[in-house]
Amino acid sequence: MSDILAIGELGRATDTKVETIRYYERIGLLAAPLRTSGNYRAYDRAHLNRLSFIRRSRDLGFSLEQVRALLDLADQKDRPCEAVDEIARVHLAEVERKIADLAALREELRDMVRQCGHGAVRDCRIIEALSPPVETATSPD
Amino acid sequence: MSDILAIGELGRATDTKVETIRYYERIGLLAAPLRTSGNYRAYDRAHLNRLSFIRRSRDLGFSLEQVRALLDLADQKDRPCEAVDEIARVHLAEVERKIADLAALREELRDMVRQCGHGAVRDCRIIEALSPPVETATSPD
DNA sequence: TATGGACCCTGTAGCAACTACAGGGTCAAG
DNA sequence: CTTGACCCTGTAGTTGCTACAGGGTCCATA
Repeated sequence: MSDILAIGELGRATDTKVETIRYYERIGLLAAPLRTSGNYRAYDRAHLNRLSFIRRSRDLGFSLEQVRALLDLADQKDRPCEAVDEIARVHLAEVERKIADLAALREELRDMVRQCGHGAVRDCRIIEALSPPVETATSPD
Repeated sequence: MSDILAIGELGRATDTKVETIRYYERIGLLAAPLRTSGNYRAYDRAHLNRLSFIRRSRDLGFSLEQVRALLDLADQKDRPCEAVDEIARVHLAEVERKIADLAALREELRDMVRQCGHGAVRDCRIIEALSPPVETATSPD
């Protein structure tokens, strides 16, 4: 029941690569822990909670800057949570826009793939769809 | 009716930043053009077509490596277009997976935002949703 | 003819968010 | 006392650009 974790254990507990944890420390997202006599990082439960929060936020697609803001807000328990709501709403809007973009793209790709006649490249509809429009001759040479 | 374009003109014609064109040249995606006496890049129609193809492919979300493969294939007009089809299908599958991921994410975010009671941060459902599960006490100390 | 501004050149560094080394130190088991 | 798993720092790579800095070129206008 040791409440102190080495970096590898913390990584396993939060499904985070060791390098990523060190990276989060370097950019100031996760507080630097105390060190053992052998200079190993020694993480406690607070670090574990913090990193779990970060990972969960990242999994939901929040940027590191958004995560940073959420962490700050999460610590100010007395303040109203409007700012939190705002970050989540903005992110939701981004996600919705991305979905719309990808859906449009999917339709174009589907059309392309459907039209592929499986012949030679010279007749390939996919290549054609990607190529610039053929110019109608301007004047005979 | 000059068929020779300066890099800025090519950029305007293809909606591409000048730096991006030079970048494509550096990574070998767009052939280096001839130079004028003043060492300016002088692009011809082939470059214009090529860059248009690249841009269109990029707009459809193909990676630069995929674009590179498509360009190679587009030049081998005699070969069957199966490889082209394959690239497009793989990309389509990627896009579909991304859409599914984002849709799942959207639902989670919607739930979070819907549950926000607009109270204090300490009661915020969004923060709660991001936080690691509270542990049921193990034993009294 | 000078000069101003728009354009072009090279080379390098920065962005997000990691990931992957290289070249070492630490620690517990056998 | 050695082996192997783990840890350390520091730096460079990834993708696809973008943004300078510090110059050179070109052309029209005064």
